[in-house]
Amino acid sequence: MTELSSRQLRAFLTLAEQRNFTRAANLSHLSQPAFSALIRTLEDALGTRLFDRDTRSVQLTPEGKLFETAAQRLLDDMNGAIADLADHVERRKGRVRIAALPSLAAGWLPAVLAEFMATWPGIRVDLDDALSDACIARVRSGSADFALASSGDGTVADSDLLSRKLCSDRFHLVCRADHPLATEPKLSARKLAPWPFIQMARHSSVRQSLDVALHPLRMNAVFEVEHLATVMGLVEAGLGISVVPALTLFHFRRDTLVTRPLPVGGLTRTVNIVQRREGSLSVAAQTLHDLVVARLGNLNLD
Amino acid sequence: MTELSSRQLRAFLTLAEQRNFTRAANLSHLSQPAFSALIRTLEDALGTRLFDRDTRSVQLTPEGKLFETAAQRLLDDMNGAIADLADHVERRKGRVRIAALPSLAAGWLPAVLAEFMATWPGIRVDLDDALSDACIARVRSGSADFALASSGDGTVADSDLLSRKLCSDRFHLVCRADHPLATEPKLSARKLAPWPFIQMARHSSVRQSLDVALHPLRMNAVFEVEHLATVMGLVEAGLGISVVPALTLFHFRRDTLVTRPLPVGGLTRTVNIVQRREGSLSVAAQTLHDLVVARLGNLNLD
DNA sequence: GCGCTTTACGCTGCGCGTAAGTATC
DNA sequence: GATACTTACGCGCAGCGTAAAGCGC
Repeated sequence: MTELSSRQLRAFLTLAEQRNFTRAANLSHLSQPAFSALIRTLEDALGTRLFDRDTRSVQLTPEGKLFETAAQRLLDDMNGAIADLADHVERRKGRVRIAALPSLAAGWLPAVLAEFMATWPGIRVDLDDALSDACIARVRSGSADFALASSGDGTVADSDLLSRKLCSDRFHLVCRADHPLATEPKLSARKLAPWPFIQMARHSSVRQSLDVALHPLRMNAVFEVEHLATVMGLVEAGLGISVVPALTLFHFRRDTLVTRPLPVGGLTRTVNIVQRREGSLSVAAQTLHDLVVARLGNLNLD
Repeated sequence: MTELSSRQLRAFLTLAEQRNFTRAANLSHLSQPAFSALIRTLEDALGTRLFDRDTRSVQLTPEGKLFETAAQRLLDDMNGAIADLADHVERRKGRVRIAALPSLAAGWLPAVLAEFMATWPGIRVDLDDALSDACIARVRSGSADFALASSGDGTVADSDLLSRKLCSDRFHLVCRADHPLATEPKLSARKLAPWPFIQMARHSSVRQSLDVALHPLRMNAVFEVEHLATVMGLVEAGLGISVVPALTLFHFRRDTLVTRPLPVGGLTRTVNIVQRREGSLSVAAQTLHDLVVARLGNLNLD
C-alpha cells in the first residue's frame, strides 16, 4: 500500500510549477537537498520518475504530467475537506436539530434561538415542536440532537438517554379578573377543585404534568381542548378556570384575565434537557445546548 | 497549512470501522499506543476530536462523521491516482502518437505495431502517415511522440530535435520483366538515365531523397504522379521504369515486374527516428520506440 | 478486578541541514 | 568556471514498542 502525504503532493506541485529545485525548495522552506530527497521519495513510492532533470532544466515526464492533474485535485479536495471541517468547528457551518414542547417552542425558545442564529448565522437550526414522548423519541432515534421536555427524570434514567433538569415551571391559576379566585387571599389547589375547569387534552404534556402535580386531586372539568389558545378563549368567556405552567402564560396576558402563581408544594413541572448518553453533540449543537442552559437553566419561572 | 498523510486517513477509517483501538492498531500493524498517538496527531492537526472514547466504547463524533465521508473519498481518489499511474508505468494503459512516412507506415510499421499492440493491448496507438516535414513538425509541436522520417540529419541537428539513424533504405530499380534492364548484368544509375522514367511528385519524400541520391544526374521523366500504386501501374503497362526505396517494394511484388537493387554508392536514403531533445518519452512511447529500433534498426534493407 | 485507552520512557531511524561531489553549459 | 542537482555525513527529533498507569464498568 503506497504512502502519500500532503507535503509530498505540495512539493511535487511546487516543483512542477517552478521547474527549479532550488526555488521550489525555498518556497517549501526546505534546504535544496532535503527537497530533492522528498521528490525522490515520492518518485520511489510511485515507482516512476516524475521529472526529467539535467543540470540545465527540470520538467515533468509524461507520467509526471499525468500525476500533476491528479495531485492538484487531491490537494484541493484535501484542503476543501479540512476547511469544511474547520467551518463546522468554528461554527461557520452546521446544523442543529432540537425538539421541544410546544409551550417551550412558543414561549421561551424563540428568544434563545434568535440570539443563537444572530451569533452563528451559518448554522441552520431545525426546531421540532412536539409532545414530550415524541421529543424524546426524536432524540433516541438520532433525528434530534437534544430535546426540551417535561417527562420525569425516571422515564429515561436507566436508558440510553441522559436527562437533566433545566428549570422548574410553576403552575399558575388563570381566571377572569372578576372571578372570586382572582382575589382569594390564600390560593391552594384544593380551593380550585369546585370551580368549572378547562382541561387540556389528555395527551398534552401540560395536562400530563398537571395530573401528576395535582394527584390525587381531581378537577371539575367542563371542557377538554387541544390548544392553549382555546383554553384562553373559554376562560375569558367565563366558562371556567384553568391551571397552566408559567411558560405558557403569554397566552393569557390580557386585561380581562388574571394569572396567579399557585403554591410551590408539588405544583411545578420540571423541564428537562434530554440527549443521548453516548455520542457527544456536534459543536453547533453543543453551543446551542449551552446557550439554552445558560438562558433557561436554574430559572424558577414566576 | 495542515499536514495530512494517507497513513492517517487509513488509520482514521480503520478505527471508524472497528470502533476499537486495539483491533484497529493490529490491522494497521502498529502497537496500540502508537496507533493512539497517530489518531491524536490527526485530531490535533484537524483541530477537533474525531472520536468519543471512554474505556467501553469508541465512536465517531459528529465532526468525525463529517470527516469520514471526505476521508473515504480522498483515500479512494488517492488510490485511484496511484493505480492509474501504475497502469501507465506497467503499460496497461497509455497512448503513443507516432508519425511516419507513408512508405514506412504501409510497409514495415504495421508488423511492428501489430506486435506492440498484441503485447500491450491497453495502449492506444495513433499513427500519422505524413510526409517527412509534416512528421517532423508533429514531433516539434508535441502532437507526435516520435517520427520515422528521412530528412537528412543536418536538418534537425542543431535544433530542439534529436534525430538518429534508424536504417538505410537502398534504392531499387523497378521495371517490367521483359525490359532490357531486367537482365542488365551490371546496373548503375547512369545506365537508367536514358529510359522513360516514372517520377513521384516533387513534394514526396521518395522523390526528394531520390533527387539527392542521384544528384546531379537527371532522369528522363515521362510521368510525375502522387502515389506509388500509380507508379506500379504505369511501369507494368510498359510506360517507363522507376527507382524506389526498398521499403516500398511491396507495391511491386508482381510476376510481371522485376525489382533490382542499385549499387550502394549514394543510392540509399536514411530513415531517421526523430524525437524532441528535451522531455523524455512516456513509458508507452519509449516501449514502442525501443521496439521499432529493435525491429528496424541497423537493418540494411535488401 | 478486568478490559481498554492513555501516559511514560528509552530507542531507533527517518529526514533535516551543511558540505563536498558531479555534470552540463 | 558557473550553475544546479546529487551524494555524503552527522545530528536531532518524530514516532515506534514496551511497560506502567488511569479509568469505567
